[in-house]
Amino acid sequence: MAAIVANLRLAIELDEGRTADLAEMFRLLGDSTRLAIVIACLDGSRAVADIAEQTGASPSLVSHHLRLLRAARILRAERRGKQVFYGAQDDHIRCVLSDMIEHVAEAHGDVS
Amino acid sequence: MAAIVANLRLAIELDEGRTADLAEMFRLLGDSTRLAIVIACLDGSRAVADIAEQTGASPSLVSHHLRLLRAARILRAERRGKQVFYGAQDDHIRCVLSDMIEHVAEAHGDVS
DNA sequence: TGTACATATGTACATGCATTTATATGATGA
DNA sequence: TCATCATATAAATGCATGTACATATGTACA
Repeated sequence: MAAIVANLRLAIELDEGRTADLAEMFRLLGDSTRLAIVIACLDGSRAVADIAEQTGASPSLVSHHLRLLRAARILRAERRGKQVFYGAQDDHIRCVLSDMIEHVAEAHGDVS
Repeated sequence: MAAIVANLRLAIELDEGRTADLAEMFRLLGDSTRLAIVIACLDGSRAVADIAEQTGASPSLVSHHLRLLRAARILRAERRGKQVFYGAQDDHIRCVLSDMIEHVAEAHGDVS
């Protein structure tokens, strides 16, 4: 991924509003609990209770975060009977995460 | 970018520590002022005063944020005389940003 | 060495926000 | 409709952190 855009020079010009929107997205990913929830939803849809179990957070807290993530269009919801399944809204989120994972891995001195 | 990894299924498994590190990265980008600072440094190195002027934040505040961004290896610093120039640490940050910009653009109903 | 400029650091405060607890809504099956 | 399960919402609280203000460090040049 990174090699594709190696030495890229991004001249990003954003007005205040867009910058705030961008920051809001990152802010939502910037909490461990919420990030774990997002990661749990990346490979297919998961029910709220499953997410709660996997992340170790209470269903109430998970639901609370899911509302924010859905509002930001990071995740999307689909109801099946009593359960509601959450999955990634699109592939941008996956890209963002994989790039950031690479970044952190390099920061830790791991070979990429 | 997105097309390259379309329909990608990322099965990410991260221990708590790694998830916390990832979240910390996103948290740093999740503040409007700090994000504007990062964006200002994406296309080449900029001096602190320049960043302050461009973002409208005080030099002191900019310096505060720069310390965090440098510690997280999001930006790197280089001294030239009295001034210190800050630039992007690597291309992962650029990828992360461009992907997130696309995501937000689509969320706003813009044509990609 | 002394002054001016550029950047960094220390401290304190006020706001934001993640979390918990409790309660409510919605769906299924008897 | 009633009971039960799954999820969602509401209110309260305690901690984290962005910011401002004051001060310190570092660099260059006279």
